[in-house]
Amino acid sequence: MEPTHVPSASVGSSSEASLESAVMAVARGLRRGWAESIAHTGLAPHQARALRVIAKEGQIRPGVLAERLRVTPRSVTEVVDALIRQDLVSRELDPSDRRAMILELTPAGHTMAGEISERRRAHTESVLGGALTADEERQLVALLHKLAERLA
Amino acid sequence: MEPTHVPSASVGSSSEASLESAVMAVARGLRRGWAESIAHTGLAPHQARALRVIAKEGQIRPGVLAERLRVTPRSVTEVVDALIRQDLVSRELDPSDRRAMILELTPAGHTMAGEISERRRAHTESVLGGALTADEERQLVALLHKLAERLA
DNA sequence: CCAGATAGTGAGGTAACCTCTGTATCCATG
DNA sequence: CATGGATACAGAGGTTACCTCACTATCTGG
Repeated sequence: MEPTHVPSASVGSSSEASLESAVMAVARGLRRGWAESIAHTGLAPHQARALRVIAKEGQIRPGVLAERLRVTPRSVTEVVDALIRQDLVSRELDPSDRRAMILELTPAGHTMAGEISERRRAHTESVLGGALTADEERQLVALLHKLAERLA
Repeated sequence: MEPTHVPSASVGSSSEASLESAVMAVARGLRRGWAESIAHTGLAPHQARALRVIAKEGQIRPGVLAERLRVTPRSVTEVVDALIRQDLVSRELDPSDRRAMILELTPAGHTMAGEISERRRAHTESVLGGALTADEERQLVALLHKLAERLA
């Protein structure tokens, strides 16, 4: 292969290249901003993610949480340990299956989860709010959904 | 900056929520697919990323590579070490500044970089190609760019 | 010519994962 | 109703991809 130039690829692909980079740029930007939304809490990003899932599910078993987070059950144990140490989550025996545990937010956990989600929402709103008209936004979401379907 | 008048201002946040989740879903899907595109090479993701940047720049100094990858210079040393061990990259003294090094792809590195970029392109094409009409695609990119500007 | 500034690296640490192993419990079957 | 295999979780210990701090070699402006 000769190193002469950047491989400008076959003709039609260039549009996909700019599409993908546009998607990734927006995603990166959002992610960076959200990181700031949890910085003040002292939570690590993966702890905040776990907290969010637990908040959404209400009660959840470690194994299920692992699936949601796409990590192994063993890894969930550690994240949950950390959240328990901060009194944000409780872990109790499932009475219906004594091998299993049930994770749930403590009151402090609810407060924290609520605050994080509010900050996250506020950040997104402040950075994206008004960038598009309601109509454009609907269009954008529809187009993205079309793509997302293909990635299922 | 005048916030564009959005009729559903008070409940408007829910639409942003679906916008953000749509963006993130597509980004996640693309990322997952690309991971598969490098799996067969045995390269770690961050090695592939570094390779891509070096390929694009031609010649690059470790410090600049660090900026591009958003990691510290020290971390770049390790990634580059690994790439050199695989004979994909060369690291030589910069004759114009003997503190500095110049990184460059080896022939094997060029081959590898080309193959990865081709697989990545092919994956993106196979998964997104034809999902949208040319017109929709242009629209989508335009809307995403509007958002990306806000995140600069 | 020399006091910083700058480029890169060695040493050593941490976070967030992993696998492998072990223990308790559940459950289907014979 | 005993029991062999599956399942839920956690202990031990490894790996990866980063980090900071300290160091050497070199460059540059006054």
